[in-house]
Amino acid sequence: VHTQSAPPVTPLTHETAFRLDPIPPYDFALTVRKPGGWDLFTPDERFDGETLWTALHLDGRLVGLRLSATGTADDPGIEVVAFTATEPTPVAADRIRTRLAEKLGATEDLTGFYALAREDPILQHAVADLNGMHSTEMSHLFAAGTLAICLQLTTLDRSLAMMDALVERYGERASFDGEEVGVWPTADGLAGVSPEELARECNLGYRARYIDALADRVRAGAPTLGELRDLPPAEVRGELLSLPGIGEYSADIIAPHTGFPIDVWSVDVFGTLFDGEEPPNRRTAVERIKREGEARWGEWAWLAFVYVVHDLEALSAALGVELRLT
DNA sequence: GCGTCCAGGTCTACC
DNA sequence: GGTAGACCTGGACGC
Repeated sequence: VHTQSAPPVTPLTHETAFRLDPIPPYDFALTVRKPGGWDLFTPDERFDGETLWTALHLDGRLVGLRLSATGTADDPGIEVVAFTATEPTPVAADRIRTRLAEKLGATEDLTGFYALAREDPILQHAVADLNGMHSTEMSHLFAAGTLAICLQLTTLDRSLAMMDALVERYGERASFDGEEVGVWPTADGLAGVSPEELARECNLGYRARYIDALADRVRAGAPTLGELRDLPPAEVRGELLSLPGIGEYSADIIAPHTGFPIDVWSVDVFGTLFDGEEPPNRRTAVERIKREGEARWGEWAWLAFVYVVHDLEALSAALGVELRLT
């Protein structure tokens, strides 16, 4: 059976340098390399403690990035060098800068969240531990969707293996600044790949059919993450739930900053925080805990989720409970 | 050694 | 509009 050969390597030789000025407080390392181990744009990116080399498709264009912080959390700056195959027009360069600022959480004002958090018996610890951490946004809708689908109904180890395989087998490779970074596959990049091949090459199981259908749908036209960001939350939800393989949980993961993605794992953590003990029945507790979190934290529920899951160890010590990641 | 259960859900087919 | 049952895969468990 024929399978796709290794992904092409694309040299990105044109450099565009600029500086972003995030809304303080902004901690670059905490934001791009979260304590819980989430990747920013791809599992293949490299962070040396100060500088992050990563790559993604922005508005369909492959962009390599060298990102590093200047200043402090209270007076922050991000030095960016964007590497592209050809010289971007001034308009395109401006769009890269704008979209990147959004994705890095540099335009996110934490003031309201911190005001709420300082009065909250749980969050007050997390915001003290993680001052200046911002939420970030994935490369594009198809990347967020495939990530969510890979997380469904399996162990975290296998989820990570599926995502690694998708990037390795079907993601374009960006060559720039002496680095080579495999990026998250695009819907176009999966054109002509059968669901059977996807399942076999990436050990996706039944999820291959979802990802194949999602790719079809995105190629046929679906809103971008940037467009979703400008819609009311109820409409965002409707758009996402109409996508193949995307249900309540996945929509909460994808939705830009509006969801509270409780699942059978995180329900233990938040059940313990709200009730003092893990729920006796995880599956039936998911809906209840989700509503409780949304009622408690409202429009800030997503940030509350991010702060809690990246501060489990310190929160456990501060609150005298055991919050686990297994 | 083998069967069974279930893991960071969603869809379909039935009431 | 609500609720079983199926779904790839494989490690953990009970016998």
